Amino acid sequence: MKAAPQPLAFADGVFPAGCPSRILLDHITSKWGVLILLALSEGEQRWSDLRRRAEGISEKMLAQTLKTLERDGLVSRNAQPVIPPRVDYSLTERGYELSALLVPLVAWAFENADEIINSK
Amino acid sequence: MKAAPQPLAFADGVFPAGCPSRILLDHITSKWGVLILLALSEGEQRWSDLRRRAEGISEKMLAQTLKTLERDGLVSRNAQPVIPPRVDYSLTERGYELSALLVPLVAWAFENADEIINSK
DNA sequence: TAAGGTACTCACCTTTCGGTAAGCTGGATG
DNA sequence: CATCCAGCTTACCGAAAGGTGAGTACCTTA
Repeated sequence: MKAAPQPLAFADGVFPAGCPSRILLDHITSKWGVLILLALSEGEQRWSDLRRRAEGISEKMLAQTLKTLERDGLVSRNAQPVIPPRVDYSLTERGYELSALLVPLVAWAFENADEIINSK
Repeated sequence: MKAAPQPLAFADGVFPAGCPSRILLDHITSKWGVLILLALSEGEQRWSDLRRRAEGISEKMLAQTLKTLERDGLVSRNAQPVIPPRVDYSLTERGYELSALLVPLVAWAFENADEIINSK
């Protein structure tokens, strides 16, 4: 049973500075975090796939972003002990929950970007 | 009539580097952009209100963020020529469209942040 | 024997982000 | 007469984000 429409801030409407949601939001909405989550929303993918799809990402940033998302329990890492190495990344249940909200947002941006950015 | 479920990337699944949606996404998901859009989703607000609600924001960043969002046609600025000055900020139609997608995302983050961030 | 493929890590360096502090306007208030 | 208010702008500086290039491991293929 839901009480009131969840307020996103405290009673005075303030989004508090030290709030954990600020940190989480920073992870999710980071430059590369969005793209990785988006890519993984279509299913399990390998390191090299992600690297190719998030065009322009460096290996350093890919590793860092994946680590952060894994620590947040949004992405799970499955390393197979084969040679050459093979590592599959996928979304956790929690990650899927999030991606369901993230996808429409990015879709909207994708659709509106041309008109917004190029008409200046 | 819609054809296929909008792909968010090109056929090969690549999110292209120079793409305008990357830029727009950066504006929207910027550290302060999210919070400002969120705050304004509850209606018109003054400079000083926004400054108070987005706890921790500096005047410089507030100005910069608002300018960017205004240039993107997401926020509209209404300056009344009174003294002391009074400036109201609100979302444009486009801004509301976006905030409708942004709000559930932030709500999710708000609800899950404690468990995710503090359980490490 | 040499090169290549995969999934990384590390050290270094540059660029960008963002904070601080000051200044400005012009009338109202003490 | 000085201070305060709101809503900014500017100059300066430190921190953090992020890119580059090299190195690593191990087996496979040419």
